[in-house]
Amino acid sequence: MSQVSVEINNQRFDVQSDSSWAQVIADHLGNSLDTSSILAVEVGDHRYDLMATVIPNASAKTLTFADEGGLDTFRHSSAHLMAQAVLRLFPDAKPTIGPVVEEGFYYDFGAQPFTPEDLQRIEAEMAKIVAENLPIRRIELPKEQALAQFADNPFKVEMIQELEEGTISAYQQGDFIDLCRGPHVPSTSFIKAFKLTKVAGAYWRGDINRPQLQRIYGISFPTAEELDDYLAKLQAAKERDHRRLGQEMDLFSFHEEGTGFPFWHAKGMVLKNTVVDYWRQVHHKYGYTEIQTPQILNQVLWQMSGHWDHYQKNMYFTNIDDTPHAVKPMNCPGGLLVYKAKMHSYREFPLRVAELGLVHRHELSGVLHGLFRVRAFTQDDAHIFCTPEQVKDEVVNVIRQVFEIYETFGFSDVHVELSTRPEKSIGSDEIWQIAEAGLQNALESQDISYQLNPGDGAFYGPKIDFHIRDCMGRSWQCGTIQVDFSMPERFKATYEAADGTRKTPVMIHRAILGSLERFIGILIEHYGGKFPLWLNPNQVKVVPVSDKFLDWAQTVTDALAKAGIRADLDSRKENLGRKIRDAQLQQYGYQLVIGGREAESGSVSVRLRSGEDLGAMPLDEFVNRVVTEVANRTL
RNA sequence: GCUGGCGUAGCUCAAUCGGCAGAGCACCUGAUUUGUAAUCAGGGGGUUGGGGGUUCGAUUCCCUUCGCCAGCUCCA
Repeated sequence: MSQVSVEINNQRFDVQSDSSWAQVIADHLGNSLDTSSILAVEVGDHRYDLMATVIPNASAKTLTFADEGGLDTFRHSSAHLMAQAVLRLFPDAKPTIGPVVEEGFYYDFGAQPFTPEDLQRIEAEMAKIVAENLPIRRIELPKEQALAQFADNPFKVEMIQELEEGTISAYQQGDFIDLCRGPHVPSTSFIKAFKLTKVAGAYWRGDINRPQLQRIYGISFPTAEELDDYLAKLQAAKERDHRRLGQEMDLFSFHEEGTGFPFWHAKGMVLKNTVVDYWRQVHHKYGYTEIQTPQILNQVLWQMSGHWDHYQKNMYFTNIDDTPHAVKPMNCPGGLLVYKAKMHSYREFPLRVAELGLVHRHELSGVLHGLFRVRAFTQDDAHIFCTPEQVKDEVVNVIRQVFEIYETFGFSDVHVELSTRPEKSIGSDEIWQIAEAGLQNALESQDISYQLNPGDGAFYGPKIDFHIRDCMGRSWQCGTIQVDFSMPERFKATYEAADGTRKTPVMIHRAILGSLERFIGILIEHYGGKFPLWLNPNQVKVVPVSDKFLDWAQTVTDALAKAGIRADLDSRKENLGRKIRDAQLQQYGYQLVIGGREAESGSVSVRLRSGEDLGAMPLDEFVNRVVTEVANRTL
């Protein structure tokens, strides 16, 4: 047997040419590395099974669960494990594909419905297969033979037929064989901890016209601890669910009578109005005016804007005096009518016009989701009319504003994407060039790192998108800046240039929060209902020890209200512990205990939401404290 | 929209095989006058999402409709 030279993790070894990677690792790296955590190896951008024979002169890197390649291998082997269990219990199920996804893995099966109860049986069978410690072997066979092997599975046959001629690989563990590119872990015993999380319908190849399959989702980890951590995280996210907190905190509700339309309750309106008050203040500072355009407008307008052709299926229609009208799904056409209400000069530019526009969009019933996906929402929209040369400075202005606003709400991790001209687009090369350069220069002048998405822009212009990351690490696209050459043209919007000619302005559409409703949903989950004081609908609860002290408690409440603080008096005939508990559950930022000592000295005893007791302080001092905290928007 | 699951008091959830629909919280009344996360006692509250069917009898079984939940880009 000849010797070959291979390199693993930058160490070179001379080994038998028929050695497997696993052997080499065990023989040579066993002392220096936890070999049991190695799942596969990577050579260049190809991954190989540990059991595969070494490639002479190759430079390999070992992969563990911490590497993307290792994680993929592990989760994909988990999908195979699940498919084997499914076939043992449901021999008629037809496995199709079983890829790794961000949240674990799934496997789609044809011709077999599953109930949630089946998942437990499948999990139990998976545990058995793990205990059986079945070796996972790669098999290579000619296409003809592969077709014969999978002849009873039309999905696999279709996939094999689409593959190029030559050898086709499959993996076998015990009685189960699956078509697969690999790699896989060496044995079923590697999959130590797993959980099947949900069943769902999915179409073969994502195509609504093709057969419906049953999908089972699962997640897996090398250790039980990691699985437990993951499940605990899921549970924590569930407890922060804005739909649940919205009900518990009496912020908003949904009703059958208006599917997808949020009803804002008094406490929710406080939240919403607080956001809007702040938003107006910042917009004033950044040189915006504010307008409001109607909810329902003549259909002709929507034909002119192009929405009739491109957005009709998402719009609501109605008649007024036998004339067709539409409920606005966007604010821009209305905004353009306002622009066109008078003559404009280049001297007015840039013209920054904001609108908190309530828009209605028909979303598919299946995608509605609390405040995150609704059919009516308030956009914090604005349209900036300017010359192509002004685009860059305007974008800089918006970018600064975006970061300032996110920062105030406690979002400091912002991800930016720039999308450029798609293949199908309108507008001259020259104007695209100016606009794209404007956006890019704006970002670079502010030292903002961004991801470039070539060809992902809108057909009418390039755009910048802003994503914020919440405390659970989830990313939300909120802000957007879109340069538009099309709409002003369609509406024949003009301005008088310095040379006396009529020109078409560039229109920049932008939103920062995106949808107010969705943004508030994000805030609720980000803070888990524990809002910073300035946002909190429940700022101060005044809690008398008994109703003997109601007089001073009322005086305290009034003084706070006069200072603009949201203070509520708990005048119930309950004991103190009960009143504290209720205030706590309602997430009041401060609870003021009022008893004989306080009444006598004109003070308040201050308890924080955290449970911390600040002791007694004079009423004036407390009022100052909370007024300052609110004014500073302390997080 | 499609697939699957779910729908019982304001909320969270029980109700055996088809046999008188229940609990806790909340609410109301009374007692308790309370010092930092649940005082005690009593009371009211339901067309079991809506409509239809099977049955002597339906929360339970069937059909239909509405709503809610999850998934529906991830390519062997």
